[in-house]
Amino acid sequence: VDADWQKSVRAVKRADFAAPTIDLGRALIGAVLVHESDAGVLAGRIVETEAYLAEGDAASHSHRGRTERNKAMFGPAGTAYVYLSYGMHRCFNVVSGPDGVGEAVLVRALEPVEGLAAMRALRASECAERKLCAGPGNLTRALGIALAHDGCDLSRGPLRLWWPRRHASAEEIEVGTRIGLTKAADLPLRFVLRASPFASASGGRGSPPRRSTRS
DNA sequence: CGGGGGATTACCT
DNA sequence: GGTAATCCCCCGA
Repeated sequence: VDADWQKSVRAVKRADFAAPTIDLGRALIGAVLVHESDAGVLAGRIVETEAYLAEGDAASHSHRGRTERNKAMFGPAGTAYVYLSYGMHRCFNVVSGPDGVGEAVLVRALEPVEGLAAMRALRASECAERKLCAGPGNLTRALGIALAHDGCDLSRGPLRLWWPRRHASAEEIEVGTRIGLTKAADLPLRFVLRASPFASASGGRGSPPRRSTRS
C-alpha cells in the first residue's frame, strides 16, 4: 500500500523523549503515530500538538497533583496518557518530563498516512480526508486508540511513535494558545504545522477558524 | 455523597 | 453561534 511515510521517519528511542515538554511539543510535529491494530496498520503524521506543564499551568490535569486518572502523566517520558473527555471522547497524550513530574503533549491532529479505509470505518462518519484525524477526539477514534492504551510504552507498540528524520523548522511551526480551556488559556503552548489542511478547525490565537464549509 | 465542570464533537438555526 | 450528548473526576460538605 502507501508506505512512503516510512522513509521520512526512524524508530523512536527513549532518549528522544528527554527534551523539555515545550520542545517535545514542537519536535512531535512531523512524527508519525502508528497503531498496529486488529483492523491493520493505522497511521498518521502529527500536525498539531499542545503542551501541558507541571508548573504554572492551571489547565494541566497534573496541576492538582497525582490522581487515579492522571497517574500516567507522572510516568516516564514516552508513555501514553489516554483519558476520557466529556464522557465520550478519548484524548491521546505523549508523556514528557522527568519520571515523577506530571507533564505531557496532547496530540490534536494528524495527517492520515496509512489505513485510511479502516479509519473511515472507525469514524463511522463520512468526511473529507483532511477532517479524518482533525481534533483530539476524532484522531483517537480513527486510530482505534482506547483507554486500555493509557500507560503503554510508545517505543514498544501496539501504539508506536516514529521519529521524523528532519524536524519542522521554527518558521514551519505556528505557535498559538491552547483550545477549549478556561484556565491558563493565554499561554502560547499550541503548535501547528503552518497552514496544514489537516489541523483541527478550532482556532486559538494565531490560527483563524477555518470552518466555512461543511462536509 | 452531591454537583459542577470539563484538553470535544456534531448537528441545529 | 448555540447546545445536546454523556460520564467520570474531583472538590467541598
